[in-house]
Amino acid sequence: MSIVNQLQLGVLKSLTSLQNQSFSEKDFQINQTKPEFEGDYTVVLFSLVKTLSLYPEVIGNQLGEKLVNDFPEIFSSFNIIKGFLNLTVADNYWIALLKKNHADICYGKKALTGKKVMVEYSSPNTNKPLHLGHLRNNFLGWSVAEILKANGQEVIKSCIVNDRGIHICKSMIAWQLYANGATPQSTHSKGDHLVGEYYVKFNEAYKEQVAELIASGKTKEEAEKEAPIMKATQQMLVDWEEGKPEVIELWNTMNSWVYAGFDTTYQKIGSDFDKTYFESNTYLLGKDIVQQGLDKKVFFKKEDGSIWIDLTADGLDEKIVQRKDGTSVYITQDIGLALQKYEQFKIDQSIYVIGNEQNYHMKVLQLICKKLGMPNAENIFHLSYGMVELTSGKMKSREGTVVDADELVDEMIATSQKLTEELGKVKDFTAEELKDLYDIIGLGAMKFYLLRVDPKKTMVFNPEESIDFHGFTGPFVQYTHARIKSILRKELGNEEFKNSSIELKSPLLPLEKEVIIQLEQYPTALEEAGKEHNPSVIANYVFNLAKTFNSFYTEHSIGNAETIEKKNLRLQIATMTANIIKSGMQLMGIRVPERM
RNA sequence: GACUUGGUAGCUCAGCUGGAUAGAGCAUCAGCCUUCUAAGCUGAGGGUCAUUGGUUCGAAUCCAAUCCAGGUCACCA
Repeated sequence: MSIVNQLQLGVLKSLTSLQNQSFSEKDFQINQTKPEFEGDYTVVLFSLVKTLSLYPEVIGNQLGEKLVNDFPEIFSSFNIIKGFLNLTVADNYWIALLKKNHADICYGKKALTGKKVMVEYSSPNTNKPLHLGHLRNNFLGWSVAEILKANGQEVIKSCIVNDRGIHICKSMIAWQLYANGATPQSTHSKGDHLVGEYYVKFNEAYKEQVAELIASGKTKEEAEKEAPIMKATQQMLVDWEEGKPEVIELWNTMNSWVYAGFDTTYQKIGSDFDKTYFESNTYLLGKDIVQQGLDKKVFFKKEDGSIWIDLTADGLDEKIVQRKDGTSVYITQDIGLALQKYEQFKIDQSIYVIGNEQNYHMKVLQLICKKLGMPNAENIFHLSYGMVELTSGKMKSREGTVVDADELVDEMIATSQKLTEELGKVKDFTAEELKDLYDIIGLGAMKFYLLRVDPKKTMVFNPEESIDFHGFTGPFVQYTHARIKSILRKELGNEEFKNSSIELKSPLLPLEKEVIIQLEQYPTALEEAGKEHNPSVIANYVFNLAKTFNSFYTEHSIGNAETIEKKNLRLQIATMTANIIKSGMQLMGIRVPERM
């Protein structure tokens, strides 16, 4: 149990016995004591003043004395300033905590709870390569999955590949028209990039055709409908749904190029999946449900044959679920897949890592599932994250104004190589070790950069400035780890550390204590990150821990500590810090080097 | 227009279940490498927490209104 929880219970118990009435956690507040005051944790007494009609000093004195008396192993002393009761935690409490947990590489992780969740993330379209926004999605999804695992949940990582639909046909048509049979082999390009080029080309051609039609006197709407390239694309979608062999063949070919490209990228960035769904397999499943929905009268058919659901009673609009030509829309297959996931895996929760531009869509999806009486409807959770914007505005694949994922990754790794070479600290590394180190640092910088921000918030990326390697960054944390490891390599063979008993003759120094206090908070941070589905909690925690440790490190020598007891104490602090940094970074998919 | 999310230092972001003098990184300036890795440490300057009003012992945090910005309201996904 965390120190804050123990304190909370202690105050509750003491208050009850002192005042002969019952209290709840909401009647008072516990904070970490501000550095300018003496003490470690603070009970804010103001809210009790009214209910008890006693002066804060009186309540504080009673409470402080009782806590120190009843829990001598936790609290050593207290002081009261205004309405704040500041409690000092006994050094022995911290030392016992260190002794018990410093070598535990699973510190903070929970035992299995039996809860089973699916995290769906990444979900690429096979008409274009991954960009910076997809990276945020991938890192988030992966990290949230790991964080939930650490919180004792069984997690299935899944991915739905959007491999069919009008947008896929756009790339295919443009390739047919303009590519002259170009392949990844013939152009020496990555398959996803090649296909993406033709997606951009489609939109250019489409724009031109529309402009021409408008010039010849058509309205904008007419022009958009009648542009030949769009008509051809729509026909291709119908042909695809009918299984026309040459369309299917082209589709298979181009998709296989894209998959080869994606595999390379996924491997590089460390995305993995336990289950991959293909929309081409799931969209028909949705059609059955549309039929059932019609029978149940949840859906209705319009005169032209299209099928709809009326959500106006819920404050939303009417929503189409099947086109008049019988083809599916996006939401159709989502309904089918939601049910299939539930039936296949018996999951307690289904998490969708999808951008906040789809908030409305996800709301509709959940509502439709509820109306259909599907058992999984309540378990759908949309982990809605903000877009990554450039300083110049939004990224748009259609217009090619995106920060390409592969390029950015390469750039990050190249920068880490350049910096490492400039510092020249690892000259004895083999070529392989160096390559691995550049990956660790470059990817670490990038993942940390994208994960340190609250997922819900839109974030801004400035392509002019490269991602930093100093300060609040992945490499900063990695560096702290490498420095600790360097010390431990030197000292750990030592017998005196193995048979460590830390009988302290002098009190803990402020910086020693500060690090230990933060170490103690890791399980709380982990829990909060899980509850909020928010890796940035971990990023912030791990950065602050590293920062505090660095201050401690420059101020106090570990190897040449004043006494053998101090040395043991500090080695334990260092060991535990390294373990937690490693563990926390791992939850974000960031590796930490032994040396850098 | 309706719904929705946000507005905190020059920039990027924490803090938001109300508590002590609002934090961090970058950038700027000034220091620290014969002692465990300087990708580090110490310090300085930098703020009308969008605005106005309300709630109260106390508001960046809660409530209301206004202004500004993003998103959605597609037979795109």
